Amino acid sequence: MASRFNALKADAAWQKVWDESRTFSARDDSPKPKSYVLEMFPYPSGRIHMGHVRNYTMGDVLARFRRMQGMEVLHPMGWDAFGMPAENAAMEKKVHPGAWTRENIATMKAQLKRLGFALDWTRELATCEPDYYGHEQALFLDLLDAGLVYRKESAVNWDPVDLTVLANEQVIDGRGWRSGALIERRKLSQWFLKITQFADELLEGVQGLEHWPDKVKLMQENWIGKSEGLKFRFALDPNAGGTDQVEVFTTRPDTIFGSSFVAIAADHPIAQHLAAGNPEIAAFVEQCKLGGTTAAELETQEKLGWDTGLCATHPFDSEWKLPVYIANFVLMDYGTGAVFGVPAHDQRDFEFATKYALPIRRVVSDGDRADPAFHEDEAYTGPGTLVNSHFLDGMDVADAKRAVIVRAEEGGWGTGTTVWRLRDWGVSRQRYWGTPIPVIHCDSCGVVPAPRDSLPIVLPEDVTFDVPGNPLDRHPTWRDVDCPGCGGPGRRETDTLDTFVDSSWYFIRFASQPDDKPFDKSVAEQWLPVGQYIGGVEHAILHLLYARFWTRALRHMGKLDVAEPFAGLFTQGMVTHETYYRGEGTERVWYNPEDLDIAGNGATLKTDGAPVDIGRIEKMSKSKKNTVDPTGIVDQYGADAVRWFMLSDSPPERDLEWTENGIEGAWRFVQRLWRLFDQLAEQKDADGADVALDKKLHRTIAGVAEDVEALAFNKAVAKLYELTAAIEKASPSASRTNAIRALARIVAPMVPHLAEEAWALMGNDGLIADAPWPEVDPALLVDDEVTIAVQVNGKLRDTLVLPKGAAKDVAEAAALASENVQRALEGKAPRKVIVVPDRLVNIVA
RNA sequence: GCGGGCGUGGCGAAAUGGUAGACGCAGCGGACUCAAAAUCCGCCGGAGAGAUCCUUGUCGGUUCGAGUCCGACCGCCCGCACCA
Repeated sequence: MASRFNALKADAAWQKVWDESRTFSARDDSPKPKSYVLEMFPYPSGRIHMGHVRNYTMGDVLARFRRMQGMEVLHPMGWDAFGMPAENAAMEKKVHPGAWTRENIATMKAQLKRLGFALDWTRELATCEPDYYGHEQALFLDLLDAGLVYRKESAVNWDPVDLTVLANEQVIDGRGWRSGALIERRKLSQWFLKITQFADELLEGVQGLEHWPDKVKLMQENWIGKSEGLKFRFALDPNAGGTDQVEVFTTRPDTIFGSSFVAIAADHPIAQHLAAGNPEIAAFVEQCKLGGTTAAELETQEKLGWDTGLCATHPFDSEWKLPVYIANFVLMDYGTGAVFGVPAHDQRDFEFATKYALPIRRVVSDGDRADPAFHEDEAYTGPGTLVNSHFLDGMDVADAKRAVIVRAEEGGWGTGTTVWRLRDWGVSRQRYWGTPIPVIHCDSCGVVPAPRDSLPIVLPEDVTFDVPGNPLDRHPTWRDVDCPGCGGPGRRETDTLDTFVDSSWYFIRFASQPDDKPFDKSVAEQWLPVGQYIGGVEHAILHLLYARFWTRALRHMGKLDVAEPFAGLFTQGMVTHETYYRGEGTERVWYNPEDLDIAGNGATLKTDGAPVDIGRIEKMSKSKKNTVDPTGIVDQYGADAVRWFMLSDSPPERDLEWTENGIEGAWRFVQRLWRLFDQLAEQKDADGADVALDKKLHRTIAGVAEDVEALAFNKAVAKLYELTAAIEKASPSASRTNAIRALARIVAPMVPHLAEEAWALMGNDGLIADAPWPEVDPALLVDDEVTIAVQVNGKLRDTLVLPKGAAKDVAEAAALASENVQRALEGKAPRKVIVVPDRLVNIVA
């Protein structure tokens, strides 16, 4: 009598065995080929969610599969533990950010262990601990020594009521999330890393990333945004802006004869100078500063301009004067902070010119029209021939660009330049819960690096969050220190580092974690680059670019001989869920599905029984409260069923909507597998070969290996369903016994607890986790017969079974002999016959 | 606004330019059972009695042949530098 698989008992038992035998600890000195499998480490937000389960299950299957292929696998786990939510919790719940974070880590670690991931916990790290961030401070000083760090003024979101800096996320419709005050952009002196120094190599490096998704590579290239153009100076008249010229940058020098205005940023020095002497301009500049700092906000706000009364002289015609505007859509951070406007051939300029009644003049012909009058309702930005442009007339856009650059350089008023969309990385954060920036400010010595022997500079524990702002600013005993230069009174930097810095090198620290330095070069190089990195597509740009930069900066400093940190990248889809809410706008309250009774087409709140509104299906997030806690489900069905379900159905790169449908199916399949293993253990060995089953088995071994390598787990799962069904249907034979034994190993990476239990039950020694992946017999992968499709005029009319490799004329003759084909031809003679060997015959009549 | 992606049955999906819907979920019918659970067998895109026709967001194009390639459009999603 077959027993049922007791998942809860098996989970606990095998997790204990793996733990005690340190099965998954990676050995630096192993002679085996090394494989580094890494999933993006989690932020310890409280409890793990389904997105984590999905992410880590994928990595786990690959890690276990690589072990079975005979590799020494590094598969570590840690915590991206600094960040804002801990400070918010401190304000709301009166707990210390450190206590809150460490408690979350303990909870989440237990939850991850419960899923039986093949992780090397001996290398666990948390970025909020001094034994991590102290090394980060040392690396920051290295970058400082190498000249890759500098200070400059940069805008932040300033809440004038709470008197604090807000993150973009905390600015909602231009207002502070707590105070509701209108946010303004304010400049602060901040630390920057010179990522732009590596712009060229970061861009070129993208090409070599063969195992990255094309979409991510494209996004990185566009983000870095190399553009060739012309930087040139307009003479200004009158000299009222504090200077007699303004430098602009353009990627379209070809359109220079279509310009009708010059626009400068509100924080351009000329605008600042004018504002100082004119209250109206000062008011306009202030108005431009309202609102947040995000690109989306800046680019969608209403375009505003202020005519300064200054005139710019056209470089090719000293009689041609262009008005100079201060405009809120010009960014000081890109190019020179000033542009010339060509309304006919730039949509933003078109809208601006329409609003302020400026001339719109055609200089690029789209082929239909060449006259200067431009009456279209949007700018023409496509290719064409230059018109109304003096010496440029008749050239195409590319030639005209070159011609203008040549003239500008000859005339000495401009130079051809490369500019990057990429800006240097601002790493200063006016917050407590982050890595302290290891520098000291001194009135006499200026900014002085903290002495290396003072590292780690540890965050003070005795801080309060009862008032907004950075507690480090108001902590004199921590803040006030002697200047290492002159010994006089100094003040620690109270800004902390962006948490993206923490995540820019953790994968190196996983590979090597000595006490006395960030990492050991030769040990780290044994593991790096990460062979397969897996995480959410939301990190496709920033985190990945920063980590690539950090790695290149280390190479530049001679500290690590690795160019790219992640050889393979996979971006998984998000786990989504319906949302539930009441109320509108700022009054809206979100509800967690666990607090609701959800039936067919409605949902009610358990506490009051009244209905709630059902919102859209969205990414699971704390703010929308549409998260599902995996723990209850793991306790109910066992780790293997949850893992199996996470791998089934949805392709891993696509979003997965969590529904409770399907976990039942996964549970049933786990039991189905168990019955096969359990029955095999009871029955006597059978004799005889079953060639069809042998073929199915070997095709599955090969197919699953291919799918797992490609992280196409849903396809591997489908193949395993088919193999299981085939085994169940087969009569007892030596082939069948062999197939069941092999099946245990094929499913082992996905349902490891069940597989270990089966392995032991079938009388094997050791762990299945250490067993090799089954070998494929290539002879069993080929068929001697194939089914080919027969089409008439591209429509399927019949199928034929032919010997594999049948000659074209044999296939054609067989197709023409088909009754269905003759009927479809209606007596017409074939004009052409296309034969694709072993696939199809298409008869064109 | 800019950049990137996605769109196939009731649902999740599969398909080197070559038989659309493998596999799973849900559903329906049946077997076993006193009954239920579990399990097993069968059906399962739409229309039609059938031959057959229609069907991969919409429209157009390339091709002997398009879910797949190209163009335009519609819808949804992600990122936009201080969320992680």
